Amino acid sequence: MTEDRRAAGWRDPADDETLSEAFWSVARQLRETSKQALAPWDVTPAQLRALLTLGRHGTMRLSALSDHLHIAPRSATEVVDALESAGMVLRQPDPGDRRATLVALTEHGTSVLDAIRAARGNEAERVFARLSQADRAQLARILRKLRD
Amino acid sequence: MTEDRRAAGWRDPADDETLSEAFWSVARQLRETSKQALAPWDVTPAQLRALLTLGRHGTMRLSALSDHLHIAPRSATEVVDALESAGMVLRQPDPGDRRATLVALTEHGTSVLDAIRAARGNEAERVFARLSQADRAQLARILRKLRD
DNA sequence: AATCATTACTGAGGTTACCTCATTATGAGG
DNA sequence: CCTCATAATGAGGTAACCTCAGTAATGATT
Repeated sequence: MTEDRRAAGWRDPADDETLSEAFWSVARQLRETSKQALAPWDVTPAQLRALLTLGRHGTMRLSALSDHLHIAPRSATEVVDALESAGMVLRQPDPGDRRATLVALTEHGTSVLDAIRAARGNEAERVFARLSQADRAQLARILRKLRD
Repeated sequence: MTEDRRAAGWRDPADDETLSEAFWSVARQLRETSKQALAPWDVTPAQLRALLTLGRHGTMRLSALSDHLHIAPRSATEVVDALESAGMVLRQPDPGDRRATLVALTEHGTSVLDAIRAARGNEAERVFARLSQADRAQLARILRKLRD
């Protein structure tokens, strides 16, 4: 686990990196990878996050979606706008509260989501798949700690 | 209320999380924390990264800075523009190559950097400081792996 | 010395993914 | 019924990136 340090050796040795720098470096890479992987479907990473959430939890209010995504309601509106104009989700009035709108996956949205999953289009996850099982577990544990 | 929950880092227990989601969640938190901590100095996180790099490695070409920051040269131009107009860095011609410009910290830049460090303004790092030494080492190791 | 590709930076313009604030419509409690 | 809270959205903004094209200087080749 330490021997790749001298083998690869492409990293600037004078660059004593802080954790946040390393973190952002990975973040950038992740975004890039996932953006490219999603290009065939014309779906951005943020949109995929929304699709995944809808796929996992089903139709929900826009505000519920924004909670799941940890973004402001106004930002969820934007994501939904994009997905709706691409025909992947549908806005419906909430029968129980006429202020609210329900966001539902359309057939097309479902099939795009399936296609992305089938093509392992969620490349961001694949980046993590390169880690050993143990490392993934460690990372998950540490990230959870950081978030609290 | 929605915003309080988000601010408090509230987590949906039903949200079975993938690694990339956890990762982005931490990323968002990191950015927010660090943005707020830097507000008193009118310095953005990206600008701080540049200041830190200059502080660590001294005067360098703009392209060298962009290498250190892992961003496109054009993006470094922007960061330097902002720092220069705030009087924190200075552009100088490179005596050895008249195409190049050297970017140097000014006195003001140095003192702002010192002040930020003194006030532990680099809150992003403090987020990581909450981890145990062992966890930080694990994280650093795993991030390094991810980046290759 | 003249040409030509290459390099260092920057102007122009774009994108993503967020944000806040104000507004409109609706709902709920006194 | 009146007020206050809530759901979504219009308007407008930001940070931090990007690409592509252009200019100036350099270095290598004729």
